[in-house]
Amino acid sequence: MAHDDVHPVSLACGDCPIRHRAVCARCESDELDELESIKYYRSFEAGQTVIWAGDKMDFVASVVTGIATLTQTLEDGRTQMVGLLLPSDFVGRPGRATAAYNVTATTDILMCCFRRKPFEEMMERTPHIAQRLLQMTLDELDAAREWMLLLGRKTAREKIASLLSIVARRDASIKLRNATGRTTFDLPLTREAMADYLGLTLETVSRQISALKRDGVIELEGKRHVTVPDMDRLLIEAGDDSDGGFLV
Amino acid sequence: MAHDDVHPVSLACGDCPIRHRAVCARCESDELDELESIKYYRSFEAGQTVIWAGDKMDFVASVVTGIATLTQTLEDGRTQMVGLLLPSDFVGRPGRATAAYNVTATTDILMCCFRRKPFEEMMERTPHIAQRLLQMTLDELDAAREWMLLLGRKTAREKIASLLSIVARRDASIKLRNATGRTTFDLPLTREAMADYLGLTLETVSRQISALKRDGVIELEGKRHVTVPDMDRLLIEAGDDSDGGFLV
DNA sequence: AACAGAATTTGACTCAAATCAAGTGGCACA
DNA sequence: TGTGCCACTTGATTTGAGTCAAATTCTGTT
Repeated sequence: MAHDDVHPVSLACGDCPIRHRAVCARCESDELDELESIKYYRSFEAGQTVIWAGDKMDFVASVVTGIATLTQTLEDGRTQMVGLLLPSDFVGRPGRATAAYNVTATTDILMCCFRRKPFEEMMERTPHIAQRLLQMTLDELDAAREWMLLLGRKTAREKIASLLSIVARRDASIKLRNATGRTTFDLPLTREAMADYLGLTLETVSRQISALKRDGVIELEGKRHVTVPDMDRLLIEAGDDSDGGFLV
Repeated sequence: MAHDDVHPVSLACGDCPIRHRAVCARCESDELDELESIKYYRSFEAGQTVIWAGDKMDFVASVVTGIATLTQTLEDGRTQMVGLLLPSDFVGRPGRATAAYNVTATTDILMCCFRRKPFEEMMERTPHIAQRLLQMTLDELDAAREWMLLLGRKTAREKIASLLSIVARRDASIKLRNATGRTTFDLPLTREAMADYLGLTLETVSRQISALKRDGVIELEGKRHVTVPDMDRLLIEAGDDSDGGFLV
């Protein structure tokens, strides 16, 4: 069992590309075996719905690769994204039988699922799983609250700049950063998904991206590939001097 | 040790008016003794700041009586409320030394505090505390996400109706409901605090409350005492057919 | 290379909420 | 009984983002 390549935040384990630190850190083989026995993989194509709000959900899961979103809707169709699930993020709630949100794959994704009941039983017996989940949930709560500030008080331009800096920041942690200080990445979301995330319309998203481009804050190749010549400038546009470390 | 009057959601314990179910449910006296030894009370007057974002915070706490708020601000002063703390709600984060938000008393409050370091150590040894905190944090996350939908997609009128129905609902659980189906309660927030919660200006809050009054959705005595003749009507105005059970 | 369909951009116009600016009303305190 | 303050209301006006309606660009397919 390779313990070197433990992923910092996942609950996945065993031969997952991503490992379960909570288990590995104090590894006991029977725990690993048990997690193995209740684990299975599911993959979804871009655009597919993983689960609808209100549906029965008899598993909890960890995103292995790809990007998924959590959304809520009002009856008249207005929709708001309430979470962006990146590799290693956790979905589902121990102790709850039905999904609270729509979960949709925005890229092709692979999820590592654990059958809920046995997972819950295991959590009862294995304290550090609950402790690890608590840390992860508190982080998500912080991210949600940061997002509330964005939704309630930022202008459209600030919202776009915030989203770009979040994507840039998390991409930068994976890709190499150019020596010139320029940052470059691909947007993993359509304009509509961005709008749903930011509480805007897709037209406004498009206009503000155009405006940021016109003003030299970003450069675009095609519709999705973005390069940021000066990250500090973008962070100023985002409106918060904070390190922008939320939501990742 | 009276176990009958256990409060459903608190971590407070011992001779607190509110008891700690996570402990009491599987009560062991040494745990109770230990919680007692790291516990102390603090009270604040309406309007006082409990702690500023960024300040050192060497305790976690549970609200015993009164109402407090969590807020975030942008440099230019725009502020967004990100949490409303009602009796039994938990503040602070195990493992974090500084406050992430401003905590302000909006009414006189009494808080039951636990010194953070010993609390964390106790949490390590007492699994059901972490499990209980996990449940509470997941509930808060759900409430935050419900609020994101409100901030991102609801109209001013819907926002006001949503806030009123939340306050009504949680007040109704304490006070008796009038046999005629009329619900009555006091607003625990100023117009400005409501605005900060809803991502509006205080003028818009005032106008929308006037409009709801004009349309007979609510009645007002003075500025703060509200009666709702028909709760279903208010829920329809709030825009979601859901039971509105969030945030309480 | 041409086409179909989707994603995106852009334009003209509207409208909900913000802003700016007086008000009013209630309450504490002299 | 006044007076000053604060919370709140209301009005006039502006404005940022939404809506509706074409274009345009991109993608994959035949």
